[in-house]
Amino acid sequence: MFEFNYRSIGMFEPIFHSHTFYEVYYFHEGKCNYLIGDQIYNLSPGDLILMNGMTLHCPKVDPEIPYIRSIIHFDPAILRPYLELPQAVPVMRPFEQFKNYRLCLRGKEKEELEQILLVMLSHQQRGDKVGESRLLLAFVDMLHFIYDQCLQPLGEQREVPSDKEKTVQEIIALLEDVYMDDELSMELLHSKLHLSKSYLAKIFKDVTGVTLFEYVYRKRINEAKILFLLHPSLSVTEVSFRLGFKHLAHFSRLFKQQVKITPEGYKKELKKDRQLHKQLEGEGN
DNA sequence: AGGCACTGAGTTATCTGACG
DNA sequence: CGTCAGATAACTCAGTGCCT
Repeated sequence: MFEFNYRSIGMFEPIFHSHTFYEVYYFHEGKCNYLIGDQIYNLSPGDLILMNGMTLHCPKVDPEIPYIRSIIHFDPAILRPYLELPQAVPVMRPFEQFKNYRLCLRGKEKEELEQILLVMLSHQQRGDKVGESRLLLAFVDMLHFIYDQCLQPLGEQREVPSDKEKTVQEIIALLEDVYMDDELSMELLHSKLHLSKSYLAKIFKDVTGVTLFEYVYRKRINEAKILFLLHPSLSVTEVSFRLGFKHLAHFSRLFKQQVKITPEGYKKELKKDRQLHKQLEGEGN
């Protein structure tokens, strides 16, 4: 699995999502707050984000100003041939070490990365086998560049967040602890943070682009998918209770809303995948 | 028959915009 | 940063269908 999208325009994509592969996200221009897991990044041109796809992420975009970014999705398995060379540098370490990470590239470093992106684009545009292979090599080069940057002492990587963003960061930190709690409510957040319920709702949406409970439910449904994957024997009811839902009906409806398929249907799909996988393995031997 | 997953519809909580 | 009120979305209960 390898996908490269050069300088694509993001207009309206407040879609909170996760995926099973890794992502490299480079911000070219525009205005964007990026919410990844429990962190909010106020992106500036030259920012590069490394992401473990299982972490929920979503950009919060100003619809007036289109923003331009390049995105690379990849399955680390495709890099194996390059990583097993005797002199190989462990370029995947930054992805493994930090669940997600932002590099602020400026000046020479920014130019170098953009140069690599251009090279990748030219290889991609050839559209043949050689192009494909060189695209991958250029990407491996990019990973070396990233690895190198991660070794540099962090000259200030972080902008100073506004008070509002700090508060939202606090809300998110709190939610990280309690998002699976079945007693979670605005009342609880209000009592812990001493801010009015409507104000909490307002600044959260302002900064992240999603409502508070949308954030919570995205996290829960994401967790549900992981539970179904790792523990096929768990029933839908059991999973819904573990995630803090008081009613199966509620979980079922939200799951279908987000995943476009019922939880039971999702389990069945996973089962089919597993059987297919086994079958292919059997034929392989 | 009994358990489980899902849906319809009324109730309740959250969201959002206006205003102080 | 808070309050208020109307709009919207989530919660809950009751009921249905499917499977064993």
